Amino acid sequence: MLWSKYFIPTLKEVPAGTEAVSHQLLLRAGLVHMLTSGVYSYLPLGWKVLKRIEMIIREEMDAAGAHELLMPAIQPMDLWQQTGRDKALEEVMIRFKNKKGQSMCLGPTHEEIITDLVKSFVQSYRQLPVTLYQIQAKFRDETRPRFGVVRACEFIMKDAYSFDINIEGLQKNYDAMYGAYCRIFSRCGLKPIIAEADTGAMGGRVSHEFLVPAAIGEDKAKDESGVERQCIEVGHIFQLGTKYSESLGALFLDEQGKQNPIIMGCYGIGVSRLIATIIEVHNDEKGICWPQEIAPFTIEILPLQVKDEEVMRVARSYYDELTKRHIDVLMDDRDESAGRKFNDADLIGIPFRITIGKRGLTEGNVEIKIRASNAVEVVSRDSALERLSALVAGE
RNA sequence: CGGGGCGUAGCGCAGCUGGAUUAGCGCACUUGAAUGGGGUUCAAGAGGUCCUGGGUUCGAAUCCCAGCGCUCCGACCA
Repeated sequence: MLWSKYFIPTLKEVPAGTEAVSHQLLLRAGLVHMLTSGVYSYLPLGWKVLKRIEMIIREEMDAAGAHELLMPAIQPMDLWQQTGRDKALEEVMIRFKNKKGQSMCLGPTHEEIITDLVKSFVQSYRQLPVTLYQIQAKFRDETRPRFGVVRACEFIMKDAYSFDINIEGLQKNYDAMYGAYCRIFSRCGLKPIIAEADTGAMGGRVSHEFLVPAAIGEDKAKDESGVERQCIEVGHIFQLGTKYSESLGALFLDEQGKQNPIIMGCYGIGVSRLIATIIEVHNDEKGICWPQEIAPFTIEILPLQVKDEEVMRVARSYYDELTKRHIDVLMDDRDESAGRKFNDADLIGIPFRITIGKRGLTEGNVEIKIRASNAVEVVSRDSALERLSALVAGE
C-alpha cells in the first residue's frame, strides 16, 4: 500500500477532551473518529487492526470447536420479557417501536436470541453439544461512555454460547473456551489476570474475568503481590446453567426420553475494546508499538527523497519483493519532510521500518528500525531484505 | 443520576474579568520558491452559524436566563 493513495489522517496535537493514552493515540494515528459520545467510526487503519484481531479470534474459536454465525441486532422485546431481563437491562437497552407498534430493541447481548434459535433446532441429546459464536456490534445506552472505545454505546463483541446435556459437558466446553481465550489474548500481546468473578445480571454459577492491568482500568484485581491494580476487562466467561433454557423452554430429550433444559455457557470478548487495551499496553512517548500479529502493516518503507530516482528505485524494489513474499507493506511515498515522515511512522507504529536515503545509499547502506525497542540497524542495501525477512520471522 | 470543567476555522488555543473598528494566534490546507536523515524556511492566499434560543444594551464572542453538546471524578454497569 502506498501512503499517498491511502487514508491515514494523523494528528500532530493531542485532541481536546481525551485523557487515556490509548484514546489519544487512536485518534492521532487516524484509527478511529468520534461521531458522538461513545459512538465511533473505524477508519481504514483502525478497521484493518480490528480485522486482524477478529482473525485471531476466529482461528482460536474455530480450533476450539465453535461455529460462527450472525444474529440480528434488531430484537423483539417479548423474548426479553420471558427471561425478565427487560427489567435487569432496562437502563442500557436502546428501545424503539416499529411501524406495527411492536416493542423492539437493539441487542445489548444475545443470550435470549441464541437460546430461542437453538430451541428451534435442537430437540435431542444427539444434537448436543454445540458451541456457536458471532462477532457483531452491540448496543448499550451507557450512562457514562468513556476512554474512547473502552466503554462505548456501540461496540464490537465476540460472543459465544455453548449448549450441553450435563454439567460435565459444560465444564469441558468452558475449559476449551478458557484455553482459547488465553491464546487469543497472548497473540494480541496481552497478559491478562484471570479472576473468578460475580455473575451479575448474567446469572449462573461460575464465571471468570480476563483483566489487563492498565492506568485507565475500570475494574480492580489483585496479581501475586496482593496489590490492587486497575484493570480493563477484555473478556468474561460464564457457566450459565439453565437460567435461559428454562425460562425460554429450550429443552432436549435425553437417552431415557426425559425432557431437560439445555445447560448453557456464554463467553464474551470486547473486540473493539481490545484495540484500546493493546495500545494502552504497547506504546511509548512517540506513539503506538503494535505487536506484530495485529499490526495494520508489517513493514513500513520510508524513502526520504521521493524525487531522487535512485532512492525511489531501491524503495520500489523492496516494495515489490516484499509484496511478492506476501508481507503487508506500507510505503510512505509522500513528498514530505523527513521529520514528518519519521514522526508519523513512529505514531502509527508499524513493527519494522526500513529507511532509504541518499546519504546512506552513497555508502551502499539503508537503515532498519524496530519500533518496539527503537533499535536501529544500518545494513547494506543488498542484505536488507534478508534481514527484514528474519525479523518478520521472529529471528 | 450527583459534582466539576469546557464549547471561538479541519485540529490545538487566545480574546470574555472591565461590551466597541474588519474576531486573532499556532498547526494543517492552497499556490510559488528554496530545502531534503527527526514535525525545515520564506512569500502570498483560502477557510468563521464565536454551540443554540431568548434577554439586557445604541452596540454582545464578551453580561443575564434557559437549553444542547463534549469531557473528567463518583455512583451504576455482562
